[in-house]
Amino acid sequence: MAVARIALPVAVSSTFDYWIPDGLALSPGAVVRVRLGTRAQLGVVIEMLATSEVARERLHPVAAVIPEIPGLSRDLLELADFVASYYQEPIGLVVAQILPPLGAGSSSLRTRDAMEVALRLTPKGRIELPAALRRAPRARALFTEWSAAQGALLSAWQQARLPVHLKHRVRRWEAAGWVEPAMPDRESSGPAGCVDRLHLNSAQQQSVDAIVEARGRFAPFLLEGVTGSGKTEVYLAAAAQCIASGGQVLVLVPEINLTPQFEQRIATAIPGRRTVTLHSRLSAGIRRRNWLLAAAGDADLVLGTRLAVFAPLPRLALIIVDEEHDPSYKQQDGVRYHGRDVAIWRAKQRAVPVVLGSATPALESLMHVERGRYRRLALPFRAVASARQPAIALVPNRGRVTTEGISPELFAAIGARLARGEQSLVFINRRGFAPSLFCVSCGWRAGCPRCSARLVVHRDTHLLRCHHCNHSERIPRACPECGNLDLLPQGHGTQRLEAALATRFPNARIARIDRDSTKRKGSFDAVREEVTSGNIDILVGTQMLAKGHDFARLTLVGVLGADNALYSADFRATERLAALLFQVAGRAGRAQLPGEVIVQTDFPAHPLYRALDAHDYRRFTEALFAERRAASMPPFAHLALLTAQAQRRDAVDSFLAAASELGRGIARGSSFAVEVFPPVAASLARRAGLERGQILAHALERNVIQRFLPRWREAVMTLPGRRVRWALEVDPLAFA
DNA sequence: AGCACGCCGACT
DNA sequence: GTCGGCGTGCTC
Repeated sequence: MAVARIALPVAVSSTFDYWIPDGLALSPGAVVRVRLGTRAQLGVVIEMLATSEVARERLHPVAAVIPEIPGLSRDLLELADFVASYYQEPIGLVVAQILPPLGAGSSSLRTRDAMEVALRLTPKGRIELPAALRRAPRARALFTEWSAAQGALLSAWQQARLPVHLKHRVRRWEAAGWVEPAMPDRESSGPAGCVDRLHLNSAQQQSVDAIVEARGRFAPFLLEGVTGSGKTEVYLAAAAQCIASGGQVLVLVPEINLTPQFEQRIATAIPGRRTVTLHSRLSAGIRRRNWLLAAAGDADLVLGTRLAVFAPLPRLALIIVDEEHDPSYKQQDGVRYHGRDVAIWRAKQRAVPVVLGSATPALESLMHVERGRYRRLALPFRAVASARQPAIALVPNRGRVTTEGISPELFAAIGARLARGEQSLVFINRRGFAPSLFCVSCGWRAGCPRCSARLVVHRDTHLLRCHHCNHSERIPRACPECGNLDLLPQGHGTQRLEAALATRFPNARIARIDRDSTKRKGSFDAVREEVTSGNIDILVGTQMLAKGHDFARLTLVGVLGADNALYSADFRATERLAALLFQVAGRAGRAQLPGEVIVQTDFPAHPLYRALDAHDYRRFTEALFAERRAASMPPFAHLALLTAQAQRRDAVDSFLAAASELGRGIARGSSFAVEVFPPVAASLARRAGLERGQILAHALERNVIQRFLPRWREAVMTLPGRRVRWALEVDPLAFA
């Protein structure tokens, strides 16, 4: 009896076998519907077998093959296999990440059938949401069906097979921003691949040549270019050439916010080519449409966040990872993969060049260059010849008269920019008004009831908010401990800075950018637009501002509160701060106007600030390398982190103690050179009412820890669960 | 992840 | 005496 081995989106590392009914054509990669327990599930055929080890009477049949999407290609199945085994994740969950959204309701037979009804109507051009769907009981299901129907409508729209009244409906969707405007036909939109629209300097041209020369083989490049040196032009020129010779290009960016401006530059530089985006904020219908365009080879360029690394790309010719050092490439929940690292594996698998670009490369990438595994491409100068490196000023806080934490130097510099009609950016990595509320009389501080953290004062909403669990409460009028009325907001956040600047410069137009101010969709773009068109004088914000945005009239960057990272328990904190400072410094004076950077710090002699002052990132990384080597930390070692959480502290502690002991036993017994450390409480020991703890496993060799991890994970799985939720994270970015 | 099975407190 | 709480474990 022919059997299909199927990966299902459940948190079990094994696959499930199903028998194949006569006449059902099936091959590996096919997306199928099967029964699992009591409900229907979508799954992907991993392999075909003549027989199963599972008793025949326990096997169910494969219910159907899903026709809407082509099966996963062989290379995507291999990719899934690699990600599952490297990151110790269940194959079914990895496969679920790779598949496009098939409608959230796909797990239930009833909504699935309903969706098929909606889709079956397409070829006739008579598309309506079935009345039954409109009255679907659950709002979520309705939304799912709605987006599925949208997808169907849109594909018909693109094939110009819609009756007039439905065309109007799609136009309304486009106008309302619910769907992306239909893409131009490739033929109808001008000459393709106009590389010569990009004016490259010689360093850029050399980089492009090196990348293009490497076509057709695995060749990792580290494109190291100071901010403003024109990395994007290199990406675009290389991409244009790869596309011109019939390839597809994958471009990864760290943040959704960065996709629109990138898209625009692509459209200008490579006209007449189809670019599709893939990121989590797209509706299910659009994401599926774009995935299908990539799979069919109709999209020439796929631009997206880390999840786009799983896009199907039959003609893949080049992968680009912009801002490769950015920690957002690491997924922190679910399947915990690193987008950049998966991209490199994929480039190797498909034998294509991969370009990692950054002004502040990750130590891992620098080490690969050092060891000759990556080729370094350098863009040492700013692309606009007249744009000079900004002047750096390090001004102390301590022993100074500051106003709301802003030094006289910074105030004066902002004032000068206002007088000249130039723009300033003040950066502080804390949102809210003040990071804590303090009673001057008894020393009480507002703490989160569910986390071991302080509550943050948000003055605009008159709330105290926990930034870890979102708990919020009204700001108390008096101290709950002693009744004292004198409660002091302590420390500074973006809101407080904004207020202080508004007081000092009442006529200045000030905009604040942080997670609170940009919650609404599109608001970030709106502010960026305002800044570009000169309607903003002072920008206040968090690290959101540091990344990849180019403002021509911005000539001053002020940095507050940077020293905090220097005390952090997180071993990567100073590396991240360095990347951030070099990035924000790069925001100043990008075009014709000279820039200035003012960093308020009490440790001007710290190697990081010295390096910043000298505009020499590599000088700082030399110091970091020495530190990491001495401590045997990445990139000189490989780590895995077992995290656990539970209601009760003792449950966490005893679970982790047992897990740690098991790990040591395995390492000893099989003479793996792996060190398993004793459990420690997480730096945020309690979060959202759950006690947290962790164990670090450490090895000098990647393959050693890789061989150790599956055995450890299996052993830990046998531990009595006792209400402990745990996860194993490979290559963790942070722990403490 | 769901969803059922299973063993302990407030209702007809 | 049941209804139902969610804690635990299985799904080919």
